[in-house]
Amino acid sequence: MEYTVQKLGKLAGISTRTLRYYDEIGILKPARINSSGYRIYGQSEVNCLQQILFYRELGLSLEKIKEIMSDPSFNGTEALIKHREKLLDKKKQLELLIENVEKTIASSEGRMTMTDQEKFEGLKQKLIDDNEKQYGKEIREKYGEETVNQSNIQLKNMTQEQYEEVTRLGDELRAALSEAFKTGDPAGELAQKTADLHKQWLCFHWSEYNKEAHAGLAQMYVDDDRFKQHYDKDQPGTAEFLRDAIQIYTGTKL
Amino acid sequence: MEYTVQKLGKLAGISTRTLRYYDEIGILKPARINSSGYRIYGQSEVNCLQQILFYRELGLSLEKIKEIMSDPSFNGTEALIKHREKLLDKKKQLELLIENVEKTIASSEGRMTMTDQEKFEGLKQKLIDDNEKQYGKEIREKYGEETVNQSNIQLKNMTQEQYEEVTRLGDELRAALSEAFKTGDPAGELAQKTADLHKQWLCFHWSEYNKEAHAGLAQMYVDDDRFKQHYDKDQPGTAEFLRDAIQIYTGTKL
DNA sequence: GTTTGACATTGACGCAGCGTCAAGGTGTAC
DNA sequence: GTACACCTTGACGCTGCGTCAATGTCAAAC
Repeated sequence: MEYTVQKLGKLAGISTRTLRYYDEIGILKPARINSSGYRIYGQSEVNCLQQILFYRELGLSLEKIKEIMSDPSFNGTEALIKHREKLLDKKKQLELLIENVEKTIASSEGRMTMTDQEKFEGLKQKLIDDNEKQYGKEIREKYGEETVNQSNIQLKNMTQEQYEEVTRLGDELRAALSEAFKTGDPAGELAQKTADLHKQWLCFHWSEYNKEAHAGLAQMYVDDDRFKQHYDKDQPGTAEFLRDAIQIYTGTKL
Repeated sequence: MEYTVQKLGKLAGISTRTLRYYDEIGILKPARINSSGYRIYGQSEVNCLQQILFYRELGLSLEKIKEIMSDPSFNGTEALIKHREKLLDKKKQLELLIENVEKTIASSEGRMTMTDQEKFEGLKQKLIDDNEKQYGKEIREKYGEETVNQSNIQLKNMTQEQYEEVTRLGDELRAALSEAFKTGDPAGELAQKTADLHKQWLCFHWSEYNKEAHAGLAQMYVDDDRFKQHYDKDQPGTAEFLRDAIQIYTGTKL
């Protein structure tokens, strides 16, 4: 069976312009040119076009497709088997994305909440490997033991850099709090700097900051025994001190 | 949680350039600009970006995404439900494509054959509806009864125009054959024109034409009872006449 | 025989969606 | 202080075609 541009275009679902372009860049030349200059495609060109479209579907550039297919060691069947695998990967990712959309629907209806990280699941391409194999592992090896990970803080929201920044900020906060406590003055410069650091640290975990919530959290550090024990561990009275400093910082007394 | 360009980029798996571009075309503006001119994104921008990427995944242009999302009647949840459906469609198409690749593998190993039409299954996007609902139905209503459809001719290879052309050619062939038969001369002008028409008709079904095969087919018209009955239906002896004409035309006597 | 209409051809320009420099300001860590 | 990683705004370039425009071809219809 022989095809003109339009016939082949309709068969394959592409435009004649696309076929002209493929001829131009030398990725798919017609079998022959007839006496009137028309492009005539044959059976092998049909098969070649199919391969090209397979690769295109996988997102490869035409340049690379050309390179691959003109490689003398190119093995059609082998390539197809690889295609199949890649397509199965793509299917998995699509299923992830569908799951994501379903979660987002549930979240928009208030039936559940999503971390920012979860919101982009299935939208990133290859990062899934890197993220989970390399990144995820390293992170867990480095920081896996920290108790803060077991708290209600949603660290999954963060990229590695953010994680490092927030832990650094946490260290700074602890040091500043310890020093400030020694001054005994919750209104003093050091204590107010501590309160500011606490706010910064908090902003990593809260989508919206407001003074009332900040002061409320500070009060909870005193009321909730788990928090109180944590802050008072080295220097008893620290939880109250931090609360006072924050109440002064925010200008909010409950 | 607040994000700078790079942090948001890493979260969503896109480049900072992309975020700048989205700002430039007004599809995703940062929540605010800090004192140094840095773009700062907030929670609602994260959600908005997610929506944008959902739409982008479906292949919409940024222009249309902007249009849709800035529409005051835009309903997020409703859009998500539509997203889900489209993604399921996409998944179906992907499964089709995978099936196609598997078939192609089988075909390359000689375990089966594929029509040209089948080779592009799953690569065309929306045509599946149109083709099967409209086109396929009409065709079948028009030509469904023709016995030629039940023969070994792979009509599925053709687009509608090709189908029409080949049936027209078939009509022409039958008429010419009938007239030529009346002359009684297989070497005559009419008979030779008939043989030529037969060749043309044949070229729609064979990927490669050669005289020997043509003559062989002509012989089969006489030897195979099904074909003989078909051609001799109106004028007995037509099958032999056509064979003789073709043998003269091709210069091949078996 | 010519005219119509659907096909084909080769340019050429344009567009989306960024990638990729360049030249410079910012901010924090050692 | 200085190194370094981040941010900014241009500006140019690239891919993969869409979309004219101007022109030639061919089968069918008048």
